[in-house]
Amino acid sequence: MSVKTKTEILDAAEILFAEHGFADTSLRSITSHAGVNLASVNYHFGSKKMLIQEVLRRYLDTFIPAVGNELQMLLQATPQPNMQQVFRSLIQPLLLLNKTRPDGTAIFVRLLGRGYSESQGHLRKYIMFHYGDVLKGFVEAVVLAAPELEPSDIFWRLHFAIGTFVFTMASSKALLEIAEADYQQAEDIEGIIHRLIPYISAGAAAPTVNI
Amino acid sequence: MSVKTKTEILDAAEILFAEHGFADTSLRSITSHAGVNLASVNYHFGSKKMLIQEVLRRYLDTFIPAVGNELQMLLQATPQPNMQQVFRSLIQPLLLLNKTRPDGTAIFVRLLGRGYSESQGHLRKYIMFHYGDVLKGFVEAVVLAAPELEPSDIFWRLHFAIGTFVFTMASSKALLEIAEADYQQAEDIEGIIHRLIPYISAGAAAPTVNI
DNA sequence: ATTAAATTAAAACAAGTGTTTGAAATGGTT
DNA sequence: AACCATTTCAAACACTTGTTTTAATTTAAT
Repeated sequence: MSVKTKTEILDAAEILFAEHGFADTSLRSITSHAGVNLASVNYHFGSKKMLIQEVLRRYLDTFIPAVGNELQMLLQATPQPNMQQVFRSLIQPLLLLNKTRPDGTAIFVRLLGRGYSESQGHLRKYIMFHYGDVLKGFVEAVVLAAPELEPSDIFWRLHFAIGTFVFTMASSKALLEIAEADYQQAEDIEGIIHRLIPYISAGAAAPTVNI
Repeated sequence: MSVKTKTEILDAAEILFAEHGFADTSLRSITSHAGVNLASVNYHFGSKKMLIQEVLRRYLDTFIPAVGNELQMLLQATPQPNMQQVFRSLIQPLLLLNKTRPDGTAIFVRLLGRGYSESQGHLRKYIMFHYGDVLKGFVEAVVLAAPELEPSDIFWRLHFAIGTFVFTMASSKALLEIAEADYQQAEDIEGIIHRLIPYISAGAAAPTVNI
């Protein structure tokens, strides 16, 4: 029965991590929400740090391969895609997470936002190490969409794109509340994603300028 | 002589806050770096929370009015500016901070990034409350640059822009190191800013699409 | 020089953290 | 049923956190 306790911890942890961040979520809060004993976290995961890794890994293991597939399909159908098509290949993998777990998409992107801002580069390295192939494939697709850009431009704009995405998602809850109050139109994570794609695509494909 | 201790605390605090975030910077770390007694933080600022506010206020008090001036000058010279001109009005105010304090620009934008992701909306409200006028002026300028966009589009894209900016700056240290190692070209905060403007401007001015 | 206020200093406080311990309970296997 | 490994549990541990206290010291004004 160890698997039950383990997933109950993971399920409670990911919600709290997404909402309050990693540092501001205590193991006691996690275990009490999960209805398990405090010590079980260290028993099953070894440490809080490894619990965080496991929470992220669960999502990345389904998200990244899905992106890989989408990219492959895109390039097969459209050998020279434009920027918007490249970034659109993220949409289905993101929405897929909603089927894996309730609110999975929102939780994942918020976790990603938290991880990127809190872990001072550790998450970036972790992702690069474990999922580097797919990410390189994504970069190559971006190059196809904007062959006139220099490598350093690509580098920076991709990180700008990550920043836009990750930051928006980390604050998505607050932003959705403001938007709903100010514009009286209910929106959700999927809506934000569809608003993000044109912004990111246009930014990434913007002409370079003489400084 | 209270002012000396006070500014020494602020100077040490802003560097540590920018580097490690607010939650992960202890008062003991701040006071030992500042060479002052632990209790002096509570004596001079009341609490850690109010110290954080004071650190941010020092920068915002010079940054926001400078933006206001730039906007006023821009609109006087160019009543119908384009998006890039609007965002370019942020450059001088940002670089101005480098003259106020060593590395001021980098520290400020990193603080802003930390504050936005860690304070769960408090910083946004604080800024809106104390500097709402200038910010509304900026939004109006964006509307002038893209009158075809709906208000909700403006809202989202401005927050995307903030996200791009703030996240990039929060991770600017790591990104600069990677870029220098991979592309052998030394760069700095000013360089990033000049790379950011085209990206943000193009993203903010992107055509809306049928979802 | 004396006095009162402002500031600094060392120490302790109360609360919260992740982790470890050792015994109790539970599980499946023979 | 008896055994052993796995898992749960309550408690304590060691440590860090922001804050408060109380006394010592410095500063400024009379």
